[in-house]
Amino acid sequence: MARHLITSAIPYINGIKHLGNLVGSQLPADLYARFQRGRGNEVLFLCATDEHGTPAELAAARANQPVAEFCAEMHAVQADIANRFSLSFDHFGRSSSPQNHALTQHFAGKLEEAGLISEVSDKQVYSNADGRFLPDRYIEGTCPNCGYDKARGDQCENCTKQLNPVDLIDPRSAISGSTDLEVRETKHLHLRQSVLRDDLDAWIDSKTDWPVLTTSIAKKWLHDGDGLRDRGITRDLDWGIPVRKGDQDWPGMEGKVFYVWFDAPIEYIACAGEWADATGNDWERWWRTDKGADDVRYTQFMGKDNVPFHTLSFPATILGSGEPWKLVDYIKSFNFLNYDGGQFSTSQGRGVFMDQALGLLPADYWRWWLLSHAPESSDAEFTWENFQQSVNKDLADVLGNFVSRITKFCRAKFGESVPEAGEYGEQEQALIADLTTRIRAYEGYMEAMEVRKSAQELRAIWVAGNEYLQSAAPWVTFKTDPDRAAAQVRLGLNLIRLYAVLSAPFIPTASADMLAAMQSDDTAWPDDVAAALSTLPGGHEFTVPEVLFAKITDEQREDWQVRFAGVRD
RNA sequence: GGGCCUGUAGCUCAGUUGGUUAGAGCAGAGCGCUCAUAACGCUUUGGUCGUAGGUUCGAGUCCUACCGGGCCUACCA
Repeated sequence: MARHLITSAIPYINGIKHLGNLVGSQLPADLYARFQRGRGNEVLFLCATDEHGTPAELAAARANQPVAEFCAEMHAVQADIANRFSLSFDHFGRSSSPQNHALTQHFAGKLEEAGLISEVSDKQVYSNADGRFLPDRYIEGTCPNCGYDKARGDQCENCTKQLNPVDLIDPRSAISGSTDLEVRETKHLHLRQSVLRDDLDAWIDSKTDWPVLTTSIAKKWLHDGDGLRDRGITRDLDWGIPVRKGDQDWPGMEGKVFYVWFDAPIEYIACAGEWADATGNDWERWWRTDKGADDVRYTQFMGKDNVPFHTLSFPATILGSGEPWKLVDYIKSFNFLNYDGGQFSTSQGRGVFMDQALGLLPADYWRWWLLSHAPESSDAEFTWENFQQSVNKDLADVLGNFVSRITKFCRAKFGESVPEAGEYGEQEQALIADLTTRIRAYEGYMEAMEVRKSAQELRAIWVAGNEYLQSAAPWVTFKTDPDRAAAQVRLGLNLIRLYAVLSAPFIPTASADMLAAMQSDDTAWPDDVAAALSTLPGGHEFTVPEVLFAKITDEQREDWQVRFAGVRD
């Protein structure tokens, strides 16, 4: 039995995520996790909230809450929404956990021992009014290049020129508007990634099967300019993991915390520790190659904006530690999903957010659309028309109606139990052969994480059921050869169970409903399709399910288009 | 400025190492069926593959330039 460690990029804590965030990491990761479990493999699927950093502090301040309290609440909110989206994490952790504190400090200590940490003195802008150092982009002012008066300290959004905060004319704090700013000297730890460049380069080179999106971003950072640069891994903030060398103090670093991008990936490991502490399981057999993780296949899912940290910084941390931690085997990265002609935006409240989506329709609708339109080769676009059309056709007409027509026909002609008479004949064998080919193709796409192609193949499998019914026409054979009709209907009912098993990674709730209607708990993967289609024997009772997927009406669609045209409050 | 990705039917997308008449789903048209959520099935109309050159016996596929869209560019995460 294969063992799969699967992680989704951990969502930031400062708000509820939108559908673009969802489709880029958590959702495809869940698809893969469910598929691997469905095939009988051992899976540990982890996710967490990413809780440190300036935006979290500011969001908490806006909400008038202590940051720890704010994060605890938002974690609960995100966990609830994830659950309602049927995201099947084995554990949904927190990067602020004690486990992550200890492990992050441990890694820093090991990196220091290995000579991979340097102390660098930086000059940084301090806001007296805010009582804090300001990251470059939290300083606003007039662009020296184009005169735009809301240019940020890192870049002018108007003319796209790269800036330094000191370049700005009349700089002010983006938080308070205060102009009482000064440049202060501050010391920070840097991770000497440059030392590990050749190792990282060779490692990336060996990953010939990774998506181009993943490797090209890594290559760019490895070879751009002078090559991979060292990176600051500490910040002057209150909220975060205190800088320590293992369990020892770090002289000169008092009052500083680790940079969020240093501790966030480490949470992938710490999260397994949280899971183990909560369940009594052993986490090291998933993460330590000296303690049983040798045969683990580790797959990460993320949006393209996260790629540098997962291909370079985090591997540098692991390699640099000199300890036998599991390195990622495959990185599946995604482009972005746009919303109706523009970008989804958390900060601007543009688009559809996860909680809102669930207020409109059950998760399966969103799961199906998002996954079947996953932004794999380029950015993709969400429009309400496309969503309505795809969901109505695929889920309501092709799959839902299939379930309806066969169960209702059976109830009318044979009652609510699987008809016993008749045998499968040539037509049925042909269907089995066709389905076998398609299911093997589906498995191949799912193994390769070809998300869109998987969805296409699954849909084709559903269509095959309708084609069969149409040509078998039990409503005709029933009149002349009831036994033949009985066998045809028996096959049709068995198809429902088969579809439930195959479709579960995409639409878990509907799949469970289908199984419940068939009164079956047999979720065995159909390695042998013929056998799978004989699972429900003659005489087995079932119920006619409610409509699986109600159609989205034009009125609903129009209403939603209007409601979601602006920005969120 | 630099790097990477992308531009194929009205829409969303496939097109493997260059190889005969460029594919699928949706939408449109016609026919069939009547078990079903006016659902299903069959057939079918749509494309000088962003533009212009080039390499080649042969290019959607390789090269160059240009045009359009997107992302990244290291202190948001």
